[in-house]
Amino acid sequence: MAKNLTKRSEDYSKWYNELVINADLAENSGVRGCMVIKPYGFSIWEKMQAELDRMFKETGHQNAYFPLFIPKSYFSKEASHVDGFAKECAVVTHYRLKDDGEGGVVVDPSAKLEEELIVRPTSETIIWDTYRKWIQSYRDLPLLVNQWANVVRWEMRTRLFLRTSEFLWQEGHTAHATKKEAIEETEQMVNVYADFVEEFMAVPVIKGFKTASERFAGAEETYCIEALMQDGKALQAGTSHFLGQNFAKAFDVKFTAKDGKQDYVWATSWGVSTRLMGALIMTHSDDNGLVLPPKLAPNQVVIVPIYRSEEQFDLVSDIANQVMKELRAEGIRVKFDHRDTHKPGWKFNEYELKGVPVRLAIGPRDVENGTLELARRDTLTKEIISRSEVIATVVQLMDEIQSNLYNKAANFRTENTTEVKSYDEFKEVLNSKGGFILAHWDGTSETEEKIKNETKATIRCIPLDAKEEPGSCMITGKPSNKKVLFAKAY
RNA sequence: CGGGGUGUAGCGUAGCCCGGUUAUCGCGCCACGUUUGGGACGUGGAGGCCGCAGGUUCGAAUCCUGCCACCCCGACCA
Repeated sequence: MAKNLTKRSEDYSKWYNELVINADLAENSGVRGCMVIKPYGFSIWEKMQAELDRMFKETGHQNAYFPLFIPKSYFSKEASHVDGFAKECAVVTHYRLKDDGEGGVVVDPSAKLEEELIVRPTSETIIWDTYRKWIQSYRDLPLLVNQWANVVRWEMRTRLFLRTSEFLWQEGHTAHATKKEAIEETEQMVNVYADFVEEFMAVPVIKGFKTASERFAGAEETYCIEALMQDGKALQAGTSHFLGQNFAKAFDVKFTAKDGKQDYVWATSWGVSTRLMGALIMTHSDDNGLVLPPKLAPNQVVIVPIYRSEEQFDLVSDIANQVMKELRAEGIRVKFDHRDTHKPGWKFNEYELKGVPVRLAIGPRDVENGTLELARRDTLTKEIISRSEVIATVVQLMDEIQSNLYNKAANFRTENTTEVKSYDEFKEVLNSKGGFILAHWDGTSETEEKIKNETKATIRCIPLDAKEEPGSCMITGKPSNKKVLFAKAY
């Protein structure tokens, strides 16, 4: 267990890495940029999964599962999709190993596959190949399917949670009879993502469209949610794509409409990944460790007993057990850490590192006075409260901490969002404080490219709620009717 | 994939340039005792194919070659 976390302000990457490892969330596996998600980290991911899954089902979706392996030929069917993913695919070429005669194994050259299999980087191709068989009539539509899966993208550079070679995610793939309905679905899902991230993760996001160059490979429109991390860099937290009829045409998925005419179906796909864990960590955590919003914390409250003798422990435990029982009756996740192998001070630090929202300590003094010590993780404040008030206080604190975290993050984003008029001002802001920058852009990829090359900032999105205002592009001076959102991004 | 760096006990490290006793130190771990309201202290103890594979040498953690993994910067990206 680390005693000293690198300070957030000193080296953000190092702080992040140490935090992920020391808070027991995940670690490097030593295998090609893949991580091991540890039980504590996974329990947070499971909570996120459960809420998302509920929201998907409430919006009419069903879960299914498609193969991990995709025949190489599937990829050649949608040209832009290939271009987008070909460079980063893991490819299975053989199906057997054999003894090398020296105690090791080698790939058996005689076991070469006729057609190579691609480990899915995303499942559009295999799913659309399947949908061709499932869809004949308008009565088969809409088809609203989600899958929870792992995918592999052979990224050159990896980072725990933010960009691992293998990651866990969900991918929704839907088919619709009309363009309008597909677009509505795309918008609905970006809203579901935004609601989840804001309500449960307490991370404020900006909804918007991607520019053509940032669009998903094969999509006609990509909607996204963008969050701002504490180091002033943006993180794409989720995407929802309107795929038009591109995949339907590539995989020949047609349906017969009411009027007897045949047409290609309209498609969407949408996904969020374990990257959300990175967003959660980088949005709220501090120099003492992880800070978890109550709605996602595996333990919302931890009770730490303080005692010298066994008699004292018994007295303290009685109260702790009662409090735990009463809190659980209120639906609160409580842990009573009665281990005698660690001292109270050690436990205090441990639970701060792990981000438990509320800590209650009970010692002999409290037994005598009818009190408990309550500490909040978000504000790092402590107070003595009476036994009779503890349940109501904690129940109310769950909401208060949840909204406090959101408000803190929202204020940070407001303070770190700057509107600029000129390119000089843009560069100045980018270098001095970073964050989100709103500026007019002429809408061309050339200008976008130029800005990216010169400053490393990219257009994160064209915000959905951008207000119409006449202006001129900060680079070319050409007319622009709304400001777009720039930032350096992960 | 290009540039730079690192790999020594569970973790963090010294030693490497300039080869030569039993590989250094701190944390952690185990035992016993004293402790317990913010990461306790003392005494004793265990734990190493020095990333892996070759090579040079009487002798390699140290020099050479190859490979693997990780970190940073680029390019790529959820």
